[in-house]
Amino acid sequence: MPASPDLDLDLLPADAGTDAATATVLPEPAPAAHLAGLNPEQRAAAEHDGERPLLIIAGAGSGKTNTLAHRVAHLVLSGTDPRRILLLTFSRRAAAEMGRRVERIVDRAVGGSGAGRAALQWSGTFHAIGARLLREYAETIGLSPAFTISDRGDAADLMHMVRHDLGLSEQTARFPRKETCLAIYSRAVNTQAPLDEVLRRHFPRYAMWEEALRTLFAAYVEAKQDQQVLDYDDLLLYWAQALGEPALAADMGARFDHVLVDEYQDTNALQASILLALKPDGRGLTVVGDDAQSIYAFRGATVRNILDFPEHFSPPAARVTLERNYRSTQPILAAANAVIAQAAERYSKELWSERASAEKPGVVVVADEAEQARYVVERILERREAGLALLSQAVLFRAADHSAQLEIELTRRNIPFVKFGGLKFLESGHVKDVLAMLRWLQNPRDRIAGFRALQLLPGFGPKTAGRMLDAIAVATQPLFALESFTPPAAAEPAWADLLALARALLAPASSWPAGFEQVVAWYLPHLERMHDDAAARQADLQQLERIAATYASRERFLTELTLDPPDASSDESGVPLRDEDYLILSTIHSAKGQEWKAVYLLNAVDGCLPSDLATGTTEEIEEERRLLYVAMTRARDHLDVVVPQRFYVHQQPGYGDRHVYASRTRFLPNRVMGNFHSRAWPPPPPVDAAPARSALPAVDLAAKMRKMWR
DNA sequence: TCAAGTTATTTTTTT
DNA sequence: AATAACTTGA
Repeated sequence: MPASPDLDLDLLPADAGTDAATATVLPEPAPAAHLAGLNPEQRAAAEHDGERPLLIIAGAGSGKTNTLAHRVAHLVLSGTDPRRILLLTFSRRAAAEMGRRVERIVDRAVGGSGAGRAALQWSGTFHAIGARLLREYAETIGLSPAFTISDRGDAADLMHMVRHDLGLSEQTARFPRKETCLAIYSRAVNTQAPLDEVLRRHFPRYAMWEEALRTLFAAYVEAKQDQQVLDYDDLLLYWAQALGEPALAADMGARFDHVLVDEYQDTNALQASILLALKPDGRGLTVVGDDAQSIYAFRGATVRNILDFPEHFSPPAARVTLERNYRSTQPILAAANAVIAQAAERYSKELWSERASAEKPGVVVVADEAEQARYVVERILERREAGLALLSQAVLFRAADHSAQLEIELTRRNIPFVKFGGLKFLESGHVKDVLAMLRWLQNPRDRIAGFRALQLLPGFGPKTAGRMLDAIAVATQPLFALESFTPPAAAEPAWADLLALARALLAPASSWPAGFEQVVAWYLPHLERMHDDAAARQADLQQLERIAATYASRERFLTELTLDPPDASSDESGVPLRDEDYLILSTIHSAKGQEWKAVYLLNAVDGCLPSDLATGTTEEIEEERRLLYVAMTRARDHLDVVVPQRFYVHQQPGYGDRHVYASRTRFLPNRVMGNFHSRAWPPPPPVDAAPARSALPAVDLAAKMRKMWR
């Protein structure tokens, strides 16, 4: 690696990177066959030697995944041991997709021998890789190798328990709820910021609780350690702390010749510290991202990670910018560029495309959400008639519940769909109930699971459940403790059923997934007692049963579900088969990295996008703008932005539903509207279309009403 | 004393 | 819709 004469070039805004990258590529020999499909910038990224760290600024649709996959494949084909490549992705889906692509490229290059199969053993999210490494190094860092990972709900329940034990529940003023406590804790951990600063900046209304929260968090950390439980944040935190030990850092870092990170704009301070500890000199380090697509600041991500990356190293990281978009038509791109050009901060690149089209993206004004659902369904069917499969169309929205009306309409019209994001499947009460019982019977000393499971019995409240769990904690055999426990009189009938279930599942001979069915059978009467909509909830349990049956054992099911939960739900007709055609509904967040030929964006209205809940600070509003940009750039050929004018507001203080009028999102001001084809739907009817009513008989309704009370 | 029922409050996006 | 604070009832 020669000392870098282009150092100051690299410190310029990223557009300088294109020149630098192009320049390095110009006097180039014939490329390797497996890289022949790449453009010069992409090839430069794929072939970069790795002596110097590499930053790839990759605009939406610029072939980012493809480039990264080619880089990995190129490394493997140039002799790097695939087991010594670490690929950190943002989601499990992205990791799987990357794995498939690398495999395909490698296989094609070596003549389809299946050699690609061996590629990428270390590919996954920061959290998943962290979990794997921590388990491996558990002994060294004083963790039990059998630690369990608690999901958000479990973590919140534990927080609740600790809070209760500390007596913080009996405060005069309002203490933050358990989810909020966890959110505050999580933010402090992930941004590595002091508590008072986190409170001041993001939770000002709870600033008065700083001391109490500090005590709570200390107790929460102890409780997790007592139970050998790690939450999501711990997977990063323990990993980062382990890397703080130079010997461990050297050992872990030496396992990997190359570390590649996708979606780097959405990583947080903790993740950046992990990366820099693994590869302090940046050798073999590649990060890919797009500052214009940073949409996870709410979870502690900071765009500074990607902006500051080059200067972390000496010499600074090489930079390649991908600005050519292969995805969208030129009019769609022009509209997206116009939207992002309004951003307060200037972004470094302007995407361009050679895909000409006469069709501008549409902005469609409809009366309300019901009309919006009808419009979208009409258009989807129209396009399917024209040969566009449902699978190449998607409906995107800001928040998961925005699609409720559409889901009803789709079900009514028998259109199959799968919904991504915001999924409450594992978070819905009934699913959590069943899983709690299953987990408790798997490990009767699991207080969180037991606490929830026991309170399903009528007559069992927090106190009785606590006493039961105390009895199990000191017993040699959990089953003995259960059998010798005297429940409150009110719980007698339910208690016998529970004992029968416990005997069946605590037995060594308990089989899988039969055990799951037994728990559901036990639960159904309780479900019906507690919920009016038992039938719908039972359908969820059947789906969970199908999922459970795909796991080899109860242990595997319970441990793997936390890090690898099912990430999609569908209408009650069940999960569509793999070869069936179905429509995708997705939150914008979950749509990251994906593309469809036709995209429909719902509720492009102030209050929904930007969300009313995210208009507190300029940064929040800017992030919402980038969300719109991300949504728009998912579209290849057709883009419809729908603007319902009226919203029905439910469950407002006072009686009855009101409606409010909404206006087009502030991110589509008049000066960008030239990039759109704006229209109303349905088209206004002809004026002379007064319906003829004279044929109907007259009815005195008023008289009927009066008669009702006499 | 504890469970169950009632009322007010909160409500996004995800590993 | 779910949670937390509060009230009632056994």
